[in-house]
Amino acid sequence: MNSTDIKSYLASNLHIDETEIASVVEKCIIKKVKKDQFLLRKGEVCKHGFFVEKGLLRQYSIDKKGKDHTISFAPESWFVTDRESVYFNQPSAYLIQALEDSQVAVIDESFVQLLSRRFPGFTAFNNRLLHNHIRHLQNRVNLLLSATAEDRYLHFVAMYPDILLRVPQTMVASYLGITSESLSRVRKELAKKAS
Amino acid sequence: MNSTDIKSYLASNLHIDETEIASVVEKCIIKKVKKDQFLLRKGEVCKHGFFVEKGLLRQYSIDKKGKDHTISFAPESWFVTDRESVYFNQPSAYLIQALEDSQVAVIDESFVQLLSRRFPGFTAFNNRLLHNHIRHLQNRVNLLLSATAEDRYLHFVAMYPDILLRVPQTMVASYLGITSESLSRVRKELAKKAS
DNA sequence: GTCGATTCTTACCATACATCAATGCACAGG
DNA sequence: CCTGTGCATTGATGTATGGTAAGAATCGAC
Repeated sequence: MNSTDIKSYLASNLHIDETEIASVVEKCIIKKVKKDQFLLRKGEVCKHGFFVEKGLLRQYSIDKKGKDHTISFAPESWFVTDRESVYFNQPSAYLIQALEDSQVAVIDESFVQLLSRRFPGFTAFNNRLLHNHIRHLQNRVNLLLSATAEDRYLHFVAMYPDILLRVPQTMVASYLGITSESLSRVRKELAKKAS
Repeated sequence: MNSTDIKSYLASNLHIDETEIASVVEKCIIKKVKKDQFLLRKGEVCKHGFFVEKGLLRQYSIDKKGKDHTISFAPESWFVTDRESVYFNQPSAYLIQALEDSQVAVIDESFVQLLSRRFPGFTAFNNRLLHNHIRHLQNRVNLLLSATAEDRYLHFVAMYPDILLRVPQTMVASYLGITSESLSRVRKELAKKAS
């Protein structure tokens, strides 16, 4: 299993040495979760962000009919949270669940404050995370508006070849906005074309 | 026509008096655009944000088949830009065009810097804008994944009753991810139910 | 007001994707 | 080795939405 610890992640992104940050990172709670365990449930106010050191998380919603819709996958070195819930202090519409046994760094407001005070570059880095998030979401909206299921699948494969291999296809389908059966047929068509 | 000038907008959001900000806002270029005129074209690197003082803008993409897809509408007191292009210095995939004769405040990097230096609250306010943007986009992704055309339309009507009255239905349809014809049918169904 | 140009609606048919139900297939536990 | 469980596939059919083309309504220019 891959592994990225938050210390090396922050050191590399803040352009500082790991030794400089060691004492700060000690304040950060590391949590281990088993497969299927929840880190956030619908209706709770989300108070944390989760940086994935090992494993894989999924963020999703459940609609009136009980169908689930994947908002994002978070493998090693990814960060996941419900920013709407955290920032606006609202009950979350989403769930965050482990798809594999995982290990995450739990980031709360006080830890962010600490980082901001100690490392001047952190604010800019945090800003970059927000912009990346916006870029990603806007691109996804645009694809959902303009591309077919097949196009969206090809895009997913190109962007996240690693995730594709680690999650059940039914969840890839729910990320793409189609059913598992439809994805199966899309794949069949693509296989036919390729040969 | 409504009107919101950037001075009163900033004063109110930074919780300061308009007189305090007058000299700073003078540095900001006010631009008038005629209906159909472009503020950003596909392929250009976006260097500005636009705060709408009067009128209405639309941000959209055009796919391979030449169909357009509305990313956002921006009426008075809204801010629109391509953050991906500005922040990552990339050619934009989008166009920004005036749907009505409009007047906008052109925000560039230097103006943002100036505001940050002069008004300590500005950074937090800017952060709030980013979080609002994320909230809005994520909600839209979730709706596109989980809701029918009818549900999305009802949501749009509830959220933006004012915009609904100012833009051609074909553009509302392209915001919802359906054709103008389908929206017409959806509306017909809703009218039938209501009676 | 008349005319022309958009925009909206409607009817018909086509297509993409969903739904339902059955089967296949791999893997874990007894 | 058998069997249960979860996931992927397949086929038949249903439904939502798209495409096209024509007519109706709206609106601005004169």
